[in-house]
Order: sequence, then structure tokens, then C-alpha cells
Amino acid sequence: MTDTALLEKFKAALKKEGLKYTPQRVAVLEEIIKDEGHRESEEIYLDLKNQGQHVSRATVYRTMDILVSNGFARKLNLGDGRARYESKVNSPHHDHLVCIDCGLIIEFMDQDIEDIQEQIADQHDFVLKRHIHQLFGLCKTCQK
Amino acid sequence: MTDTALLEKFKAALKKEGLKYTPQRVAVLEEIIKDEGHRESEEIYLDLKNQGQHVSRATVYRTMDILVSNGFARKLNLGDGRARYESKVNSPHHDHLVCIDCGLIIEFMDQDIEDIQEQIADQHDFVLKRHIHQLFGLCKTCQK
DNA sequence: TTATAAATGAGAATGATACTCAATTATAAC
DNA sequence: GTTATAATTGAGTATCATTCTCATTTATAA
Repeated sequence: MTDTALLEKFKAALKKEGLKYTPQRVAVLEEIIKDEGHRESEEIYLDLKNQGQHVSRATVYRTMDILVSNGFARKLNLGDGRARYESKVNSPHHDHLVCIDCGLIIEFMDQDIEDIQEQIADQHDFVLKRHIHQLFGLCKTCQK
Repeated sequence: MTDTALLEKFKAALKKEGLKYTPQRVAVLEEIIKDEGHRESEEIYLDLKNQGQHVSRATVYRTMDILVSNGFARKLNLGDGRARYESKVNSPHHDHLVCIDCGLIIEFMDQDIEDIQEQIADQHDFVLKRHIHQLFGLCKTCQK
């Protein structure tokens, strides 16, 4: 998706919810999509600040909620009490393999697992909305 | 496992770590294993209190950590900011299917998924230590 | 029994996130 | 472009789960 197309899509998503298209929201969106990482709110806030973009912490938190509920970003909970965010724009679905020692995050995706998940939900008369699948272990370096 | 065997095992686990075998710790262990649920610390604290067992909140938190790290309990993070605990005693491994509307929790286990997880870890030179796998959706009742 | 290191409880501290509210701003109708 | 207005912002405060502190109590081993 081109940048302009993305911003149009964002504008439309905001409008649909009666939300305004503000420079702060655009700044947060652009910050999220330009980075491959899995950052927490504070990091996103600081990265924006270091670029001279003044978006308050409160607005970063509020905007992340909007981005997540509209499919522009994904919220990760790695169990350490701080949420991480990653772009969902131009990024295929995946889950995460996390090193419990150094924090290295590797993305993986397995269609068999995806299919089995649907089957399990079906078997229990659930309609699946989302899932969390994280593998925790020691990466090659940290095993030594 | 019988109750006496369990308590002996607990005693041994504590001793191995230089920890004391106290009535409070035993009370928390017994409370966890007698319940099939997925409770948060506060609930465990209150359930003990309602039985006339006086174990402080701080001790419940501290003991849950011990139970988890010694394999007597499992800590769940359902994404709502409060940790849940379930017994691992006399309970085979499973993951969770959670209704995002009513909170219903169904346990599931799929050996294929377990195997694929190991393969994925292998492929990335990880040694797998644990995993989180939660499916979120709407249960039959909440779809209507 | 005694010495001692560990545990306990009560309350304070912490830290991520959510809330409050006065000032500002995007939006839509004119 | 003005204007009216409801939404947004930022700064600080509040919240809430969890962890920490420390004086007192207790399990343990000699």
C-alpha cells in the first residue's frame, strides 16, 4: 500500500468512527508503519520526540488503541507488563518466538497451526476473533 | 497424587530452594489444587479469607510465584492486566479458548500443535521452555 | 532450647496505563 | 472563509495490580 493510500484509509477509518484526522494521529501511524520492531508505548513516544514530533504520552496511548482496533497495528503482550506494538500494514500475519534471556523476537507463521486453531474453535462452537501464540525459549546465543 | 504425597513433594521443593514449609504456603497450595478454575490472586486471597485462613495478599502473591516456578501452578495472562492461576497438579497440559464476551474459558490440547511448536523452535535454533497459546472468540451463547 | 535466617503482614512504593479538564483544533454547515 | 461545536490534546493526576519495606514472628537445624 502506498503512503497516500494508507493515509486515505486511515482518514476513512477515523471518519467512520466520528474521530478527527489530526497531525498527532498521523504522526503515530507513520511512526508505527515505518518500523519493523515490537516497541512499547514509551519507545514510540520517545522515538517521535527525538524526531521533533511533539505527541504526548497520553495521545500515543490513545492513538495506539485506535490503530489496533482498526487493524493498523497489533498489540502484543509478552508477559512483562508492558504492551508492545507492531505494524499490521504491509505485514502478513505471524506469531512470535521470544528468547527469555536476550529478548530476541522471531516471527513465525504456520498454516497448519492456523487451520487447527479454527477446527478447535469450531468444535467448541466458538467464532474465532483473534489469538495469541507465543513460544518462549532460549535462542542459539543464549543457550551457551 | 495423594494429598500427603503432594505435601511431601512441596516440602521437598521448598527445602531444595532453602525455603521454609509454612502453614501459609500450604494453605495457598491446597487452595490452588482443590479448584478447577482460573483465578486471580485477589480471588484466591478472598477464598482463603472466607474459609477463615488468614494469609495476607503479599504472601499469596509470593507463594504463587513459588508454586509457578516449581510446577505446582501455571500463570495465565488473558490480557486484562490481572494474572490468573490454575493448578498443574493432576492436570494434563492444555491451552485456552476464551470467550471475549462472557469470559468462559475452555481448555484444549492438540498434539499436532505441540509437535509443530517444537519443530518451529528447532528451525530457529531455539530451545523451547514454555508457550502461551490462547484463542479468543465468541462462545455459542454470546454469538446471538 | 537456642540461634538465626527466612517468612509474614500491613502498608507504602512502583509503574504502566487510563482519566480529568481547561485550552486548542478539525470539521461541517453556512 | 467564518463560525459553531464537538472532539482532541497535553500535563498532570488517579488507578490498580503487583512488588517492596521493615519490624515482628516463626520454622529449622544444631
